[in-house]
Amino acid sequence: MAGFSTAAASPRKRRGEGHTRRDEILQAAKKLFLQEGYEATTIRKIADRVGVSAPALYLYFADKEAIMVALCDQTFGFLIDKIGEIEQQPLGPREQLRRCGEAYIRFGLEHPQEYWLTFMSGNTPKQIKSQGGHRARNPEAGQPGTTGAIAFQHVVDLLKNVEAAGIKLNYGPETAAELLWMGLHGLVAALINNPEFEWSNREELIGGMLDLVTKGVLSD
Amino acid sequence: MAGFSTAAASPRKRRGEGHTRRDEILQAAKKLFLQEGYEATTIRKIADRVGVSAPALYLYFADKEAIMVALCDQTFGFLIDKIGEIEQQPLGPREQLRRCGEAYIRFGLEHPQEYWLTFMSGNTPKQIKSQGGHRARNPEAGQPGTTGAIAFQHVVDLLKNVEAAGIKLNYGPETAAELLWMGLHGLVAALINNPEFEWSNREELIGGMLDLVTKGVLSD
DNA sequence: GTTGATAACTTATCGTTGTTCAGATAAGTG
DNA sequence: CACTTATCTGAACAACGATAAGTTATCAAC
Repeated sequence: MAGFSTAAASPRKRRGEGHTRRDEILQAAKKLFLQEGYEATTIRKIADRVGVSAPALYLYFADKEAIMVALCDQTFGFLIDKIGEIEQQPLGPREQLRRCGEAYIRFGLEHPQEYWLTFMSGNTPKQIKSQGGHRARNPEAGQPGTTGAIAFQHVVDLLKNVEAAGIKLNYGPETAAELLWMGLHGLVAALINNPEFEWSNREELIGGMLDLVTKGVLSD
Repeated sequence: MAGFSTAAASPRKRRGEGHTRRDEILQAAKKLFLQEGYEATTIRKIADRVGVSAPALYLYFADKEAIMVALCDQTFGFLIDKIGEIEQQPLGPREQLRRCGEAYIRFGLEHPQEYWLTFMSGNTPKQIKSQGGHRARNPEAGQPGTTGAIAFQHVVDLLKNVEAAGIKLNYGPETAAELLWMGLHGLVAALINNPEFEWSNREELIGGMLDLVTKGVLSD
């Protein structure tokens, strides 16, 4: 006996209140994505949880992926805010850099779906699509799927501030920023992509990678 | 007009020659995976390219994912051979480690498709089951999906050799190996996944990351 | 309070997916 | 020849994302 609705039907929204339903869909989809993963979360499950029929979702989103992208942008705002907070704290630029790196890692591990979609769902080698990922150095803000690139740009700017504060970099700021990000990304990507691997110690790896990249990029 | 076979039908294999068909399936699947990606490559497309019906694939593979796992194992085998060659060269363990790292990076950049298949084609975090990637710490050799762990063990052993040669490690050999691999993977993954990004300088990034991880893991 | 427009929503259905099942065919053996 | 069995096929299943066409509720205007 399958296919029965498990949730109570939600009453029809009033005129002009459609955005309410849209938010409900996002909320339900987020819960399911995080619980079951992207593939296992079906349009029908989301709709059932909201209390509407499956095609109703298409009134608010072009397709399934658009729901994920909306969630991605929504949560990536948190990362940008977090980095903005750290940038305003009265810390040395070196410590700021390290904390931003840690915030980046924590964010990736706490929002693996969003992280994967933005930084790892990139193109197959033949590059059929051009979704997500930071592709251009100066992306237009507000476009769906570009908030991750904005966050990356913050890291680049932060490194330039470090250099301006008198700490010598072992590489040019661009190269240093790229190496820094690559290291952090390698950690997050590895942990996300291989969650069942018996990693030695997650916290030691996080601290170790932060040491690795900061010491490797900044000169003592 | 869809569903028509585009390839000529392949004749039935003789008894005991099933492995031949298995290889054909792997070859066709690899080409399609690289061209279209995992999701877009359907069982029926693979079967059509081989010249056989779709259910025939299930004589040789448990499911679609098993095909991917077999391909990943092939890639890992290539890597293990490369590392084995370097291990036999008359070099100091420190230099061996660096050359293995460089070999890993070069391998990834020269075979981006295979690398992507093996290390980056992971799906959303929750659903990663037994596709490529290194999974168990002490896998039985020859088992599908375990060659990645073997390659990883090579790195661990290499680090233990470094330690035995009197060079102190900043972390335990497992943690050090994981950090090392994460850094290298971050570089390769970033370059592969964002080929259109205006990276500062590829060779400088490669050398920089090698310095980063070796100096970060080994103490001077 | 009836009407008309339309936002909000449903039912039915399409084409495709991975996978299974029952059977057919051909190859090798005694 | 008969028998076994590896190899392979056609039909079908349940579930998927998505679409088409029709229905219902809401609100403004008269």
